[in-house]
This record gives sequence, C-alpha cells and structure tokens, in this order.
Amino acid sequence: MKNSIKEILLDKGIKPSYQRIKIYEFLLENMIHPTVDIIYSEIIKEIPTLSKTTVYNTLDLFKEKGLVNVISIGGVEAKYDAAIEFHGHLKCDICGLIYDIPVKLENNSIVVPQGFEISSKNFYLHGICKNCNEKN
Amino acid sequence: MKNSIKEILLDKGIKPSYQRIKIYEFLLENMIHPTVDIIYSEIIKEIPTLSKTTVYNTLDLFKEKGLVNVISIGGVEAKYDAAIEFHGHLKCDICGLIYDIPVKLENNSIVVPQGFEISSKNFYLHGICKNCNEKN
DNA sequence: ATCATTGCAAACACTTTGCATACGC
DNA sequence: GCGTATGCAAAGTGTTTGCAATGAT
Repeated sequence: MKNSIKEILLDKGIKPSYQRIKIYEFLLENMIHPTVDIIYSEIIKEIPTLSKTTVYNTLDLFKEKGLVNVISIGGVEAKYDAAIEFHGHLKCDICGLIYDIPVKLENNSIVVPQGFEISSKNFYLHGICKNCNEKN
Repeated sequence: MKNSIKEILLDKGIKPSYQRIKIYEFLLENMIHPTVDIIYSEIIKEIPTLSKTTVYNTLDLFKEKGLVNVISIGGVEAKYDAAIEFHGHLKCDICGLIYDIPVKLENNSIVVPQGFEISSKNFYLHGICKNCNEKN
C-alpha cells in the first residue's frame, strides 16, 4: 500500500518524503474535502514535529503536479480534494458538509440527487484566456 | 436611473441608504467580479468617509437578500457578482481576469468559447442536504 | 427618542515568507 | 558535503467583531 503511494509520487516527479507520503495517504483515505487544518491536526498525531508550513508546501506541490484539486467553496479556507474526475461539490449551508455531486445535464439544467435543495450553483473554470494564449 | 436602483433595493426589503445605493450601482455598472477592495477603493472616491466594514455589511446584506452572488474562485478574496442568471466563470491563470462563460452541455461535456484553454473545472452548489432537510 | 446604519480599531483566521536546522543521496 | 525538505516565528492579507458615533424617522 505504502509502496504504491510512493510510486504515485515518484511518477509525478515528487520526492516521497515521510511527510509527503503521509499527507497524500491521508488525502486518499479521507476524501472528505479536508482543510489544511484538518490535514495538519490529523497527521501531527503521527508526526509530532509536523508544521503547517510543510502541509501548505506539500499541498502546493501536489497541486502543481496535478495530484490534487483545490476547491474553495464558501468561506476562506481552501479545501483540497484528491479526486480528479469531474464532479460537482455541494456545500450544505446547515451542517457544512461538502458532498460530491455527479454532474449530468438534462434539458440544459444540472441534475441533482433527490432530497437536496439547491440555493445556488456556480461553475468555475481555470485556464488560459484567448488573449494570453495568443501572446505565448 | 438612481430611482430604479432605489426601487430594486426597496423591492428586496433593503433600506436604500446612500452607501448601499452607490455600492449596488457600482456592482451593476462594473460587472467585472470586483473584490471588496476594488469596490471600496472606487466608492471611497465619492464617499470619503466610507469604511470597509460598511462594504462588507452591505454585501452580506445583498447576498442574504439574493441581490448578489458570491463567487470565490482561486485566492482568498471573495468576489461579488451582480448577475444572477446561471453561467460559468473562468479565471485566466496568466492575466487573472475572470470571464463569464455561457454554460451549455453537448454530449455531456461543457462547451467553452473558442480560444480558451481549460486546465480545471469546478462546479459548486450551495443548498441544504438531504439529512438537514429531513430534520426541518 | 429610538432604532438602524455607519465606521473606526482591534481581533481573528488563514496563508505566505524568511531563515535556520535537519535530512537524504 | 550539497541540495532539498522541514519547521518555527513573524509578517501579511482578507474578514469579522465590538462598540461608539452618526443619521433617519
């Protein structure tokens, strides 16, 4: 198990340090859109010397290498997500949980699982715009 | 012109103070996804005593009353948007501009205007989840 | 006079930066 | 031994809070 995580990191050109392995492992095993704080306070149980800076550094690196996706929905804290396939995220305004929502369009509107009450939808894209594309 | 803004605010149950009118006016005339900071530093030119607290208060109120939509794409600063129809937002990773993207699905994938190079897509929903829905 | 709105200053929370220490090849 | 990774402390940035001053009816 730990070997395959090491391999994934190596594959992406990331030196698999103890901290990085633990962080990635945690992301894979806890696909609950954890915040930096959650990641930090869980892993410090295993690595008492861990610093938040390392968590930030590591997540930035993962993001750069395409290993994680950053989602920032409501609130300032960035949320990190190890899933890369495309899906929606729903944040419940009452309990605060974030749910994965399969994205399917029917009649040009998004189909949401039953029982959910949607109050707002936002679709965000990152990339390079026409202008900048032409200059490069 | 100013009358219609007043009316919109009144319609939504918002007392149309000078500050609120100016802020909403600015949002309508500058649909460039301004940050609180941009809104503040523009309007302070007309209202030298304006405080950021008021901008925050006002935007929170607008949000509550459904007058604006909050988008938080990349970075910590929340962006406010006076448009309510559903569309996507694309943030250019080079120039930092945010573009409105019409959302259309074809063959279950999002159609993006030509010339743009998409590196990531995120679809965010706010609302109430099944669990919380049942409890209320 | 009363209640809501405004605005300053301080507090907060999350993130980034600078730099010294420790680790791995 | 050298280059990278780590981690502490401090600074930075955006947002919220407490409370007094102001404004409107």
